[in-house]
Amino acid sequence: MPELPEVETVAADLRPHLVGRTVACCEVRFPTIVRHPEPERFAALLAGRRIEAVARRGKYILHHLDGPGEPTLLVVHLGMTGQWRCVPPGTPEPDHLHAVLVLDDGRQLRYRDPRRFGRLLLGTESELVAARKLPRLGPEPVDPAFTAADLYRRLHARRAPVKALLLDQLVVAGVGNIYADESCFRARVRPDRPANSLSRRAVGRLHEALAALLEEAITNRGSSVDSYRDAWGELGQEQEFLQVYGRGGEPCLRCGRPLAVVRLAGRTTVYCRRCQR
DNA sequence: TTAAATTCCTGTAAGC
DNA sequence: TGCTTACAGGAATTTA
Repeated sequence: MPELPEVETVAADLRPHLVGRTVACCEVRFPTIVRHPEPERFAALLAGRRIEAVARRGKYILHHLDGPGEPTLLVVHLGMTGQWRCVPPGTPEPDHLHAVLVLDDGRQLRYRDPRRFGRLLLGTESELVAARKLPRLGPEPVDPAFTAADLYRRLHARRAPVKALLLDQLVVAGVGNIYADESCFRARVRPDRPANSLSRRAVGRLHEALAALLEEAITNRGSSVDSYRDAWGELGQEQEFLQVYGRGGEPCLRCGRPLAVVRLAGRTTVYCRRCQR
């Protein structure tokens, strides 16, 4: 599942290869992947544009394109199984290939997505937000300006389970099921606790755990637990260090008791009943 | 306003 | 072996 560290890895890997390149042409194979504007217009508007910068916001990859005024963005969201890769000319085509951008050096940017939960967008940020194609996002959890006090302000008035709020992109951007479970475990916080029942101290632990975990996962190039691959098709390494995700029923690495599996906010949730209170 | 449920989608694995 | 079924989940949408 591409979450913040996985998306950061893809964006950082692609950046030096894409900045300064021009999109020669774009072919949309599966039109519903393009959510804005109309797929034909999307392809036409991309042709001839130069990529000025590659950034990440939450789970979105943002490609800044040349032009006057507010930057036009090519936005890529990988959903669950999306892959955004840069390949040399002549590379054999995989299945589930939904969009191809040919660059001026002949290489191809390919969007592949078996489950098609991902999407491509093109437009200025204000245009995409106004069209409700790009949601407003909460703060970046790896931004040093995002403090424990900020997280507490966002949690203390809400009754929803703390994990449900960690998954809410408006509360904090970029966290998905893997890092929500892992950060709760590291902070020794029960994921089903109503957020407003957490002390400042507990929220402080959660904030610290989340930031440290995400930085570690970025260093390890993300978690390849399902089909995630980086921009070169390689696996990440963070899955080797996950302590609860995918380990339901197995012994807690801290106390040895079997890890509990529950359904929370529509997601499989794994935690330790003894270590997380 | 908030929270929970529903929907999309297909590869994978379990069960018979 | 081959078929059916359940399950995985990000986020938009719907319902309460």
